[in-house]
Amino acid sequence: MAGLGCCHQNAKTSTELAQSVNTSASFIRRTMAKLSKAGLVETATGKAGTCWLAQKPKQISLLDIYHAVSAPKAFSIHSYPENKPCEVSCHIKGALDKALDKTQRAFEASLAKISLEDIIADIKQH
Amino acid sequence: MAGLGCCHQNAKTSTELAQSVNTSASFIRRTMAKLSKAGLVETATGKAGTCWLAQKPKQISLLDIYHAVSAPKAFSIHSYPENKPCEVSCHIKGALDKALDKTQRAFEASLAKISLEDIIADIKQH
DNA sequence: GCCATTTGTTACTATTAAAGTCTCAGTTGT
DNA sequence: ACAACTGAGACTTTAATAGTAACAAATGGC
Repeated sequence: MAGLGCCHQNAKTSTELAQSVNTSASFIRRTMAKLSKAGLVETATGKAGTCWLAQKPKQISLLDIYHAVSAPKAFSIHSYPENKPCEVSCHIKGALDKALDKTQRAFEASLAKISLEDIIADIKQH
Repeated sequence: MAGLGCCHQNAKTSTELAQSVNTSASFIRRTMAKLSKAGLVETATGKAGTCWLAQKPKQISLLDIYHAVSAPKAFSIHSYPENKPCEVSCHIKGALDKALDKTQRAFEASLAKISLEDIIADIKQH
């Protein structure tokens, strides 16, 4: 994402983006497909196909990206059969879900406050 | 943890705790060993060995537990060789580290506000 | 129109982290 | 002495993540 909003020309192929962060072009394409569905980037197919930001960096928050790529929750709680005679076993999941919802919200609120522009500014400052 | 602070008798064997949350006694013992090193629980070896809370539930926060079990960061950023001519490749990790430190702190602050007592109260309310 | 190049998508494989299983030494109540 | 725990380590299993590969569809350049 930062690669798209930052460099000299701001449209990139999946191969170029993959090289810059040392991953595979396929992974980039899968990720871009998600970002594209979320309306954060746009893509062009065909020869000279590229990706570019669909919005101004200032308008894209890390929370937008987090949601778009459907990253895992900060915490998750596994399911298991309840041990009936034990009240802890039966209700712990609900209690933790409730508590950790708060934490998840704090986490997301923090991401929402950081925009792609902030990240780019920090990169350029070097 | 909630199992220790909640039920009728509040000292439990690893097997009992494992059954209540449907996991293995070995996993419980490995986890209890970490909690014990962090001073959150105490254990007794030998016949009739058990685990119990080392502090009042009110004094134990979810953050204490999170740190004790050394759970993974809410987010992590992988390392990779830098692509020298690209300023994004070279500086993105630093920029993201900085931004996500904020998020990690928000996350931990939220955990710090929830005590084991809160969780237990929520369980007992049912 | 034809070809080269790139995205979009899927299937399959490799890697890694997390938890499960097993085993045994050390401790301690009975 | 014995039984029943914890503590700890080796090894195995499982699930999530990313890599690899293959191919259809799109499109610019010739």
